[in-house]
This record gives sequence, C-alpha cells and structure tokens, in this order.
Amino acid sequence: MKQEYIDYIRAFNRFYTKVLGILNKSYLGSEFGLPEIRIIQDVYLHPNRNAKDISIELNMDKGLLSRILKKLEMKGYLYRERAIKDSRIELIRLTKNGNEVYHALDTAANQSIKDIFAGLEESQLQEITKSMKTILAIMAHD
Amino acid sequence: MKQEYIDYIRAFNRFYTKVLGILNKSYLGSEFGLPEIRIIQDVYLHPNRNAKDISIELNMDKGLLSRILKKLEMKGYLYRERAIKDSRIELIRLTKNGNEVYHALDTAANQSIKDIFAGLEESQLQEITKSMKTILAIMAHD
DNA sequence: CATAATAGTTGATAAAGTCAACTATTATGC
DNA sequence: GCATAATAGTTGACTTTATCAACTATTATG
Repeated sequence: MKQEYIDYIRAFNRFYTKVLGILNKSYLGSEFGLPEIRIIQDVYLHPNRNAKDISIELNMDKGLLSRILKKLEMKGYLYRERAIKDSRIELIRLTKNGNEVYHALDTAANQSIKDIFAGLEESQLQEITKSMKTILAIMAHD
Repeated sequence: MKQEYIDYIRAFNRFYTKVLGILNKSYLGSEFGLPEIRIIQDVYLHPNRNAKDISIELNMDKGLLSRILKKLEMKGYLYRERAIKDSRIELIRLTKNGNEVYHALDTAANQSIKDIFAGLEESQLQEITKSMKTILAIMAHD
C-alpha cells in the first residue's frame, strides 16, 4: 500500500476524530453519558440485541456494559427478556420511556449535524454524502 | 437540510466511530494511553505548540492536559521552553527520546492502516482517498 | 495603576475502561 | 449420558480519562 494513501487516510482520521468529538458533545447535559447513548441507539436500531452483540458492536467491555445496562434498567429505560431456547441470553429491549429518550436524543443528534454542516451548499452536501457512501460501501463489505 | 443527508452522515459516523476505535487499539501495550499518543503526535506535527493550542486542537481539558504533559516530561519525552515575549506561555518540544517514540508509534499507526485496508484493490484505495480528500476539503474550509 | 484576561497548575470528584474471577447455562466429544 | 469445554452475563478491584472550580503568575486594557 502506497505511503501516500496512508498519509491521506491518517490526515482524514485526525480531522474526523475532531468532528466526532464535537458531535458527541451535543449530548452534554442530557443525563446520559456517551456509552449510555450509544447503547440506547444500538438497542433501538437492532431489536433482539443481547449484551454480547452490543459489546461487540460498540467495542465495549462486557463488564462495563453489564453495569450500564443495569443502570438503564433501573432507571426504567430498558428491560430484558430471557431467550426461550437459551436461557443464558437476555434480549435487551427499550421500554416506552426508553423509546422516548431515544427520540429525544435522536432529535438532538440531528440538530447537531445540521449545526456542523450549516453554511454548506446543496452541491457540497451532495458531494460529502456521496463520498461517505463510497467509503462506507467499500469498507463495510459485509 | 434534507433528512436524507442527515441520515447518511449519521450512518457514516456510526461506522467510522468503529473504524477509529479499532485503529486506536493499535497502540495497546505501548506504555502510552490514547491521550498521551495524541499529544505526542500533535507536538511532533506542530512545533511551537503550547498547552493551550494542544487543548484546543485535541479538545482536551487543560487540567488533564497539564498532568499528562508533566508525566511525559518526567519520563523524558518532552521539555518546555518559556516563550521570550510572554512568560506565561510554555512551548512544548519533543526530546530526542520523544522523537523516537513518535516514530515508533507512527510506524505502528501506519501498519494498522495497512491492516485495515488490506485486501482492497488499488482502484478502491484511490476511490476512498479521493472521497476523504473531498470531505476534508469541504468541511475544513479554513 | 487598577482591573480584567490569559496560561498553566492543582485538588476533588466522577465517569469510563480494564481485567480476572465467578455463576449459570448450553454445547461437545467420547 | 456424562465429564469437559464453551458461552452469556455479573461482580470486584483497580487504573485511566474526564470534569470542574479554585488558585498562581503573568500580561493586556482602559
């Protein structure tokens, strides 16, 4: 692999680390920390999730995850359902309150995207999203 | 801004958060934590940095930063130089050892990029880097 | 010159992450 | 069928990273 490509990719990564850092601040003051929010989003987007799925998807230690799930459960934002055919597994589900929380966070996340991309023209947004789709399509070949 | 764009961007962000998470593990077992590595890289890439610059660039609390700098200084990887015209400011510099550390980390980072993109063809790498350049050019208009 | 602003340090505390030991359940190979 | 290994999840102990406010020293401003 050409060093030139590596340099481009790493420059992009440095830049995009900052972007994601800024976006992740949009939840400040929301009662939830970032790991909690990522879990809520993941559970919402993937019904029938169990703890192991989440820990793999979010690259999160299962011990840490276990505690956060317990906390979210106690707060009434999610509940668990033992899998029928394998009682080691618990399926994680959002409660009604959990769903409302998700949607509130979702709205905040949308807004922060709007903020960051404010000032760009339609054609630029098209270019950016097209580029993102290209990267995703090539890299996420599964 | 069209919701369609927001959805694409957020899908990309979820995906790329994972990519960066994997890449950041390439430093595991390196004696340094991620904040330390980011500081070393930033100082290397930007001579004449002071603590405030770094804290802005890396979006890092100045208190935390102060402690990490102290640690890196005690380990002999960096030193400080009072600015002549403003003695509140300290310019941060890598020592010889610090430079060696940077290069070792740099090599590891390059390798992890190669690992992640292994299996892609030349044309795909061209597409990806071109897309990254497009995104960077539009978003980093400064 | 008094006051405000800036760069950096320190203390106290909380949040996040790591790692290994542990329980309970299911899968596997003989 | 049973001993053994593997899997899902929990818990304890600990380290690292992050947050926030108070503090010192220096420079800028009116």
